[in-house]
Amino acid sequence: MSSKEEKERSLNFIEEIIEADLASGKHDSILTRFPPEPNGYLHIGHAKSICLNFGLANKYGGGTNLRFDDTNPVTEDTEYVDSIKDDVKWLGFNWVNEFYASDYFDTLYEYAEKLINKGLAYVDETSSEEMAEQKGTPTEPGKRNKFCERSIEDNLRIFREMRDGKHPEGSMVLRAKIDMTSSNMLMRDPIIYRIKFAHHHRTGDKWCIYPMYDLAHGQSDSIEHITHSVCTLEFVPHRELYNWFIEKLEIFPSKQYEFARLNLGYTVMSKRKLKQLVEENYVSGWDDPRMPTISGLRRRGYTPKSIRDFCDRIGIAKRDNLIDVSLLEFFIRDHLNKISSRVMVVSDPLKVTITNIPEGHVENCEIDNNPEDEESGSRIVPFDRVIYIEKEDFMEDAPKKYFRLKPDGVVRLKGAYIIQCDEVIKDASGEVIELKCHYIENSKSGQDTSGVKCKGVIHWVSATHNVPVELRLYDRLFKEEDVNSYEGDFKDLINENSLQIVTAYAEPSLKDATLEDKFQFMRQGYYVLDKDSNEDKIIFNRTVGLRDSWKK
RNA sequence: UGGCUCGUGGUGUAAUGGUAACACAGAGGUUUUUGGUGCCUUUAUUCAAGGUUCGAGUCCUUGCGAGCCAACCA
Repeated sequence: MSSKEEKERSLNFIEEIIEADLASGKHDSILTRFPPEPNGYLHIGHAKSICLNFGLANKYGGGTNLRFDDTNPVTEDTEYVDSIKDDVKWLGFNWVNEFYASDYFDTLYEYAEKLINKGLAYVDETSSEEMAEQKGTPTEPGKRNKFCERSIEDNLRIFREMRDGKHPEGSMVLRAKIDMTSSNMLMRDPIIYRIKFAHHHRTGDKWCIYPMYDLAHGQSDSIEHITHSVCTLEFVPHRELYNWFIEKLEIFPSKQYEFARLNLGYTVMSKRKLKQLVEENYVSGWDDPRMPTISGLRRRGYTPKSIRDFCDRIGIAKRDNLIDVSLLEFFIRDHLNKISSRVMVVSDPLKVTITNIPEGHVENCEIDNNPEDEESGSRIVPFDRVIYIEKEDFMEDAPKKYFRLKPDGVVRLKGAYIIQCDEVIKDASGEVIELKCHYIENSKSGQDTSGVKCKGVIHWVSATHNVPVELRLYDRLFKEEDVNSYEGDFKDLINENSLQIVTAYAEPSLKDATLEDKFQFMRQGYYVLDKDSNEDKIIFNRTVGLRDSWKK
């Protein structure tokens, strides 16, 4: 996007708030944070949040902290920490600090004692079932139990015993003392510390009590002096609590703002569901090219720029949304069109013998790598007597508008000659198995003086000088666009045919492709070299097909 | 039958009381040695009903609809 366009683009509601805060002198600079929990891989919904948080900081001259929200040791793991860092970097963003909520466990513990000392927190020994019952429902107020009357001294003593491992898991919790009749369920004396005898990926076995999200997140924001703490809409009811803790603890007043999370058609955007797809082997892993994860999109052949452009386009608002996949596809086509080399690959071969080329004769054809990029140069593609073309590029009974090859018809072989079809050879079942053609003299690409007019141009590959490759063709993971609103098990909607593997024949230049190299297979689509490739087998993932406006 | 958030083309996002704009998708045309790309054209009485106003997508009232909230998850 040009800076002019950026200037003209209207502000989203968070930018408006920031500009007002800067203008009023409330803040001199801003600090945001991206706060993933390391319990899964990042997906494109996180990309939206990353682009927002880092984008805001870039735009207004502030910074962004990467902070791992690691307060639940039983679900979290360093594998996820590493993948998250890789993904954020790959997307093109740099954080000013790498922090962990667990860095603040000591402070958070002190905050809890402070609340106890202010008479604003108490140890509750009620069972979780009973506690749920006492909590009431959205339409009925909750009730306090006897434990809330405990003295400050007793609360302090028992809370310390909890910390020291004197009480078994699940036997008691620390709750904030707020309002059991609040219409906001989160204000009904929320649990803020629980006992977990679990090994933490960073603090090891130092703690056996861990703070809950509401005590940890806002306080971490405050400790870091985050000015604008941006999260998704499901945290709206938490804002009241967020502000309550900051007020009662008398600490730096970070402010929380909420925007609508990204929903994309034909996929799911919940870590729980994505994890299920991985663990139950519906996909090959978190980076399966069908997954909406950053690593999956990367392996699929998406570029960081295409994802950033997409996130920029979908905007930031508070309304629930379901983005059309075609928008994502538009941005990757847009980028790949400009940067990828064109190559020829035949995936469903039909043998064509060009009868007026002598056997053993090989002609080198020079073909531009990318008509969209003058700097991209050219390459040599060998052309000889026997070639393969795509089966669908020949039709015996072709409609008038079909301008590829037909009996007695002509077609241009991209970068080579015009050929004319003389004979159609079929097998016993009547299927076309070979074409005999002749090439038109003086019709070579770039030096055509033949005067022969032909509208069609097709891709081809030499039958002797080619390299077999495996193509992995992906389709959408789910059969329904709106997976979220399906009432039953989301797995019912899985598209069983989301992966198709075919063998294809590529021009020789593809032998030199390396990991993540991106190509346009002419007239077919964009492909990327997959990491499963080895010396014996070259594997390409189809990123996305080319637009196809041809209809019979 | 509580509270909160939100309703603008098929999908998103704008319009900050003054001609409903932009992108994607769809349709049509044009260019093209990729049926790709590019270029052009085209698609809305803003959830409903009242009200305020010279003027309402925007403000007010009342409905209606959607999402979220009752984990020792984040």
